[in-house]
Order: sequence, then structure tokens, then C-alpha cells
Amino acid sequence: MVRMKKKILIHVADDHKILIEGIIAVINTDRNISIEGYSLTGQEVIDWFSEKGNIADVLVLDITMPVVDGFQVLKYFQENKIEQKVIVLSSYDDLKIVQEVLSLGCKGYISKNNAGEHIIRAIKAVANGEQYFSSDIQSVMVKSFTGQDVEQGHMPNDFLINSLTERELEVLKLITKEYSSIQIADKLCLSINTIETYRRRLLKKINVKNAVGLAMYAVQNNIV
Amino acid sequence: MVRMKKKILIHVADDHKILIEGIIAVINTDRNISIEGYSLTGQEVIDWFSEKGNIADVLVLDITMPVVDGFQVLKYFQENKIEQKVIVLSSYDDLKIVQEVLSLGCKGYISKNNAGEHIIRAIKAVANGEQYFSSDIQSVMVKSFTGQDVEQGHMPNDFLINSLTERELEVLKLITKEYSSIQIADKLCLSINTIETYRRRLLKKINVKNAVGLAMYAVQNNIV
DNA sequence: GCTAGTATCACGGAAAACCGTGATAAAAAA
DNA sequence: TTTTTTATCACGGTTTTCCGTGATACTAGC
Repeated sequence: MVRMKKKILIHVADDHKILIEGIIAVINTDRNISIEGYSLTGQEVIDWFSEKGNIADVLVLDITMPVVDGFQVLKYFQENKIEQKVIVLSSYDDLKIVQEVLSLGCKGYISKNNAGEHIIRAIKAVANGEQYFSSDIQSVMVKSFTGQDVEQGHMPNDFLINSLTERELEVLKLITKEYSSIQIADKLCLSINTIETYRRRLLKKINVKNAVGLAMYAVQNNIV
Repeated sequence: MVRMKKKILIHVADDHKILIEGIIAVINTDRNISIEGYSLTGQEVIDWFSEKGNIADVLVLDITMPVVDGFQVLKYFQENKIEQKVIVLSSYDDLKIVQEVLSLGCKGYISKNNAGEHIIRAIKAVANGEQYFSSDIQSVMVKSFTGQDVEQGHMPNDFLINSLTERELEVLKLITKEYSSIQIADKLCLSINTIETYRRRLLKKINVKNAVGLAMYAVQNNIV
């Protein structure tokens, strides 16, 4: 085991205060880790770090937060070249999300379903420059790695997201917000014919039957 | 303050294990309360109580759980005339949910946003036969009582899950799989008119504009 | 027995989505 | 510079969804 000379300082970000308090309580059982602060929204995290710079050794970050979510926080770090060690907490064991956060520089990923058993080990590993994944996430990754079926709605074609143009993405997002074609045309100041063209192209590119398929694709690929 | 002769036994039910561990950690700071057990799904709670009967003094119950939610657990108690003291944990400060759970015999209601500060006091109060509501819930209730507008930010739909019938759920699931009404009718051996009726009812109950809204609701509530 | 909830079906019309098959201009890539 | 991609628009037609407003029958609770 690693011997710590200095306490590991962590920062916790989650929109549910009870979860923060839980993590604090769990972490307080370990003498080598202590809490440097917490945030209730993604915006708070960004503000905190832009004001004070990198203070915490490890940031424990929930992905699903209102307004500014975990992805955007990770993007902020990446764009501002802040080398912050981050462990992501997520409710979903979705390969797509794991891939996404890893590509955004996150070093650990823990499913909320078995966070307690892992969180302390994860913090120590990541603080130590290693990576850490809770067991259910690992099994998902191994399955994908060995080519086994990873239960997923549609074939997650990585190329697809990239091949969607800005406009198509924009329209797709509005579709998931239950906008009709007329409303989208109105909002984007375009002809309804144009929007319908985009709809047709989205259906073809993503290879789904209808708007519901588009919406499902959008959530499964976090482009909501 | 109330002096306890015996420890208060509580049972915690939430689909997120980290939240359970958090609550356990918080509760362990108080010598007068201890955990009798926990459940990860509504069904587990029901199984537990139907097997062992009323063991815990207080049940701390999350409303949003997949498949069998908190409402259904409360209904189970009501239908089987089990006088279980229950504190409901919810992410939403929605008056309708408060009303609903109160009418189902729940004695305390705590918003997840400020659960930590309240949970111990709530448990002691409810164990003592009193009622308890966290401050933000109280303010919502007071506003409603005094006739002030209760701002309904984004409508929390989770109280709807249990009001969806089996058939409605079945149809909803097929909608998320991009089935058309005809295909659903075919698959379930029903008239297309029936399916369209279900569609209309789902739209009304969930209060969304179209099938995309239904799909988004379904994923957001883990009923896919 | 009445009421409430659930499951089922029907009809007609309006709105929206979906489909095919185009076109033009500008920007980006080759 | 030529080619490809992207953004934009159009028309006519089919299918599906959405909406309102019913009905019948069965079941469970008060």
C-alpha cells in the first residue's frame, strides 16, 4: 500500500447534498484523505477552480448535474489546460459515457451503485497517478474489449457523431426538446422544408425509423 | 429533547448504494439510531416486510426507484394495513408528491437537497410519532396554504410513474423501440384504436407534446 | 349499489412526420 | 481547380401521429 506523507485533498461536486454528505462521511473514516471543499453545480466547480486554481488533489465529479454538467466541467479543464485529477461518479454503466469522460481526461470512473466500497481506493489510486474503475465498469469495458456484446441500444458508431454537422446536431437537440419542424424552422429562421430535409438526413445517417429513434440516439450519446 | 431507552432501528431503501452508504454514515454519528437493513429496490422492501414483518421503527424511502417505486411501497403498506412509519426522500420539492405520499400514510418528507441536516432529527421525530418536513418542503407547503403561487420549475414527473398502468408501460416501452401504433397493435394483438388511446393517455399523463417526449421521459425514468 | 380505475374499441378530422426526388450557392477539401 | 460537403429550399404524396369525444365491460373500494 501507498504510504501518504500529506493528506490527500479532495473536492466533491454533486447536485444532491445528501450524496456529498455521504461521501464526506465515508471519506472521514480514512485518516489520509480530507475534504477541501464541495460544489453543488458544475458552474460552482468551474468558478472555484478559476478563482483558486488547482487546490484539490482529486475532484470527485458527478456527471449528471443541472445546467452545467460533469462533461462541461471536464471540457473546461481540457480547454484551459488544467491538469486536474478527476474521478467521475455516474448512475449509468454506459460504455459511451466511460469513453467520453476518459477522452476528456478523467482518471477514474465509479458507478454510483457500488461507490462506497470503491471510493477510497479510487481516490488513493488516482491521487497516486493511477487509474481506477469500479468493478461493474471494468466488466463493461472488458466485454467491449473482447468483442462481446455490450448491451446497448444502437450500434454506437463513433463515426456517426462526427459525421453529424453542426446544423444537424442543432436540429437533433431541438427534436429531443419536443419541437415540431415548424417550431424549429421558426426558431432557426429557416424554411420548414429545410428542417424536414435535416430530419430525413438524420434518420438516414443514424439509421432509425422515426423521431423517437433520434431522441433515443441523442440521449444514449449524450448529445442532449 | 427526547431521551431514548432503546435504539431506533431504521431501514433505508434507495437504488443508489452510495446514497444508502451516505445515510448510514450520517446516522452512525448518532448513538441512538442504528441501521436494521437496507434495500436497493422497492420490490426488496416489499419482500423484506412481507417476510419479516415490521422490524424497523422507521423506513427511509426514496421515491424514484426503477420498476417498483416508493409510491408502490407505500401503497403496499396501506393495502396490507401495515402501520409502518416512513420518511420519504425525494429530489423534487413538488407539492403534489408531498400530498400524494402524505395521503399514502407517510409521516416525513425530506428533500435530498438538504437531507443531511435533517435526517437525524426527522428520524427521531417520526419514531416518536410526530411528523417531520425539511424546511424547503415546509416553505412549499406554507406557500400553498397561504394561497401563494408555488413555482413549479421543471415539473417533476416521477409521481406519475406509478400511475402508469401495466399496459401503458408496455406501450411506452414499445414506443421507445420505434414501433408505430400499427406494429404495437399487432404485437399486443389489440386494435390500433386502443393503442392510439394509450398514446393519448400517456401524452396527457406525462404531460409532453409528442412521442419524443414520451421517449425522453422513459429514459429519464429508467423504464426503458 | 355507487364510484373509480382499468382495459378495450370506434370514428373523423387536423397536424405532423416521413419519403422521393430534386435544385442552388457557398465553403472546404482534394 | 475540381470535387465534395454543407446549408439551404421546393413540391407532391403517403403514412402516422395527435386530438376530441365518445362507448362498453370488468374489477375493486367505499
